[in-house]
Amino acid sequence: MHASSPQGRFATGASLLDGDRLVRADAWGKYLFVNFSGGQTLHVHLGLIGKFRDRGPDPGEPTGAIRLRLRNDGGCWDLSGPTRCELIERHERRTIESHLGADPLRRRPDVASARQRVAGMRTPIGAVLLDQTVIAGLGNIYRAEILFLCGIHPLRPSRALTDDEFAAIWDESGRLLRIGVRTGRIVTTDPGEIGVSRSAMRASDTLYVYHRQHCRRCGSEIETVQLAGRPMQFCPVCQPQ
DNA sequence: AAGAATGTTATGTA
DNA sequence: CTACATAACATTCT
Repeated sequence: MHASSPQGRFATGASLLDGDRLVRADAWGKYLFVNFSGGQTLHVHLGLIGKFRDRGPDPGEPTGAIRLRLRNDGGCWDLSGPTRCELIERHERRTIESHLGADPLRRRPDVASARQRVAGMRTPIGAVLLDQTVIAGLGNIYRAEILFLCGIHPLRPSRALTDDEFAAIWDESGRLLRIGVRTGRIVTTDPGEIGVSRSAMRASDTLYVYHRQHCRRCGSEIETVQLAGRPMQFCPVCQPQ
């Protein structure tokens, strides 16, 4: 796999050659790092609208606003709309990673420090779950679904959570993210409860509360609060104050 | 066919 | 600490 930058989005003062081969790619939360044989590290963050598209083995010229193309004999991926797409130095990567909290999908996440941070915050837990410096990797959909599954009201002050409640949040985070990686979409509902296999699920069956009018479990009217600047849905019956 | 919505975050201000 | 306000991105769906 090698990379090219059709519209010159890479940081100045560094270059990625067509011949450089991808050595290793790994992610921490929503940040992707890709090492190339020339020693450079590519850093990509998709932001709200960024997307990698699979263009197959015979992609032709890039169409639209493509910022990066990753290509080898077997296939091709085009990137559009990222908030970050740049070559960085080792120390820059360390700086980014030093601002990131425990990632449930990484090998040795620092759960203890995440627990400690949460224990010291008066901020509502619904807002804290979006804070990437505490737990890295959750977004607006996951935070709503995780608190639903744990039966926790989003406005609970973080420091009021018990150890068991924090453990439940952490466990659900890992479980749901792994399902997401495996299936390529966010599915938080239990196939048994819904009565549909995970693969046969329709879009309206995949979530309990996010962007819903009624709770997928009990049918109650869903409520919305603004937390960390973004709307968050919850079920007032399944998540009592 | 214009306009909204979208799986987000770094940075600056009070 | 905490709490907002803001800008930037590109495609898809109404």
